[in-house]
Amino acid sequence: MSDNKPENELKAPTNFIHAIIEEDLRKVKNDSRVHTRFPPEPNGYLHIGHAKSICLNFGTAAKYNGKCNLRFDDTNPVKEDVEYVDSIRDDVHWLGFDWEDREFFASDYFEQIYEFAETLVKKGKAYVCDLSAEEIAAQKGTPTRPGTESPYRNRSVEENLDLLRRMRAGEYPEGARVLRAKIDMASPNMHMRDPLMYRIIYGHHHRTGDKWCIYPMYDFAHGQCDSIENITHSICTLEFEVHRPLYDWFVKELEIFPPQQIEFARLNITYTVMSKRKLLELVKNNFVNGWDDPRMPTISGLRRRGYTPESIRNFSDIIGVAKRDNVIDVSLLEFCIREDLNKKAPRVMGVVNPVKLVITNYPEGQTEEMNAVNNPEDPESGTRKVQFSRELYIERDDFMEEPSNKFFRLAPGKEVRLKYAYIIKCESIVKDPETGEITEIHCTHDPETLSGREQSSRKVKGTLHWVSANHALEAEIRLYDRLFMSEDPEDVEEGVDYKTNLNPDSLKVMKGYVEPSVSGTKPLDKFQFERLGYFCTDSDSNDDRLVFNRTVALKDSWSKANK
RNA sequence: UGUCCGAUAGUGUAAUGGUAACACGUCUGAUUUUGGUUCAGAAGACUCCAGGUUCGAGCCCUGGUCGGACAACCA
Repeated sequence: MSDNKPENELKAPTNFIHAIIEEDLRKVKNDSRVHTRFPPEPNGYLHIGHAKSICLNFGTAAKYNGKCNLRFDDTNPVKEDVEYVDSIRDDVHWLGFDWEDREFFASDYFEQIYEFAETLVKKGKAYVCDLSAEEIAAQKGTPTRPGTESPYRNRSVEENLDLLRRMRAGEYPEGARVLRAKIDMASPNMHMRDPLMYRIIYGHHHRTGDKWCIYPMYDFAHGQCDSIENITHSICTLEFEVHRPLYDWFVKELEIFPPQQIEFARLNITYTVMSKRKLLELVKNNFVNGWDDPRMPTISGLRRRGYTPESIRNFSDIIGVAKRDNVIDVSLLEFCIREDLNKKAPRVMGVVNPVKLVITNYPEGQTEEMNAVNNPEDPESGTRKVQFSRELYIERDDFMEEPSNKFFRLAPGKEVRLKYAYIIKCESIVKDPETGEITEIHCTHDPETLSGREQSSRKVKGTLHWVSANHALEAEIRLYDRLFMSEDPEDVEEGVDYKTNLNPDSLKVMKGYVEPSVSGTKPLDKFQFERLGYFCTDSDSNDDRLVFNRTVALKDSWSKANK
């Protein structure tokens, strides 16, 4: 590397967008300024696909010493709400990005956008059309057949201007008239066939109230908003690619600053849906418990589930950015959170599906405090004490009455290590005479094998986690599985709804126990329950009632081998 | 029977005319008081097809094939 080049040129582009930007920088386009924006519509909660866009836009700005704005695209009062504005702000901040004082709303520019409309009318490039929505649709043609021109297309500039002003003044009912760009009804690009610029809506806007009764269409607002904010690179998803000629047309006719739009492929993940419409439907019809249900791919859902901002940023980074359609395996997301939490999450013992274990040769009423390592991956994290006594709970899955020879855990006559405690041997089991269910497992321990003593180095095949029955804290533990059973939930036969792919077992609520050291835990605290997975204290949790979400299970080569 | 866009291991993403690489996943083995982690290794791609340009093509050109987007007074 030579050091006489600007810093920007030293970094290898990591994706095609950065390659374009670096080429622009080389040409000193826009005075080598890089300014991006994240432009959500406040009509729903942000999801992991938005996170990809947020990371791309803010990340790109940071990489090239530029800026990134947060702008709410609020041009449709009937769908938008402050609840969504607030959640979007929270989510972007939580992900770790800061837009400083650059928080904007498309509605901030309504007056300016209206001026743009008058400008086009005066240039003879826009006209008021009295056709109904149905008539306009009918005259639009099809992708392979040209449309026909509106009978109102050639109104005079004076008449158009008068009509437009009276539209704004509220003289006409909703749907009576629209403002259209006068472009080309025969264009092979449907978006160029005299697209709508303004429509009449008497809805109450979450910011401008009842000031306006005409609202710009997205296509007539978005490009100009970018221009007003001097956005150099307008990064958006592929479906807007065919809109680009229209945005460029408006910018050219208006003679305003031209942002460069670059489109990338939106994120898809296996076993989930990613459209706001479908996510809204799942929420509204109570298929999930709200936007932040830990099964949702929303940012708020992932947060509640126990994902960290770092893990999501890293995920966004390694999935890359390209133009081809893609479906990311959900196991990659899971890899990212495991990798992050492995380093950070304190280890703790918790039993999710408990069965009682009695150490028959251990003195009744005796308690010992065992030394436990908080995180073997983090030497700084220290140790803690865990109470041990005669009656314990262990995981039901850790015992098998008739084990295969690959089963390293507890079985009649077999020895196993209790982590941080003793090596025990199973002597007998007690069953419920009615159901045949195992109610107690009776073992003996070898006092010489206490963890740390010489005898404890004896080799045994398995090590189990446990909690002391008299000391452990009761907890509700929520086990999540994928929301959909099918890798592509939307891949259904004609007439079949994607919701038939919903996984009926996506949530299992367990009554379990955790070691006492977790008392006082607060929502969003993260733990690794040894041998089980990563867990996060839920927002329903409090000092009287502990509730944990399983973020993700540990990799489990035992259960995999059993399939 | 239109316009635009795309096509590289199972899944993603690199390779910017010069030996197809990386991550996840999969499979071995070692270590391990987490069947986790870590470490070592393996398998897996005639780069959609056919032509062309070139000493040389995943990359450039032409034609096909397949996939996606576009016909809301949504964004």
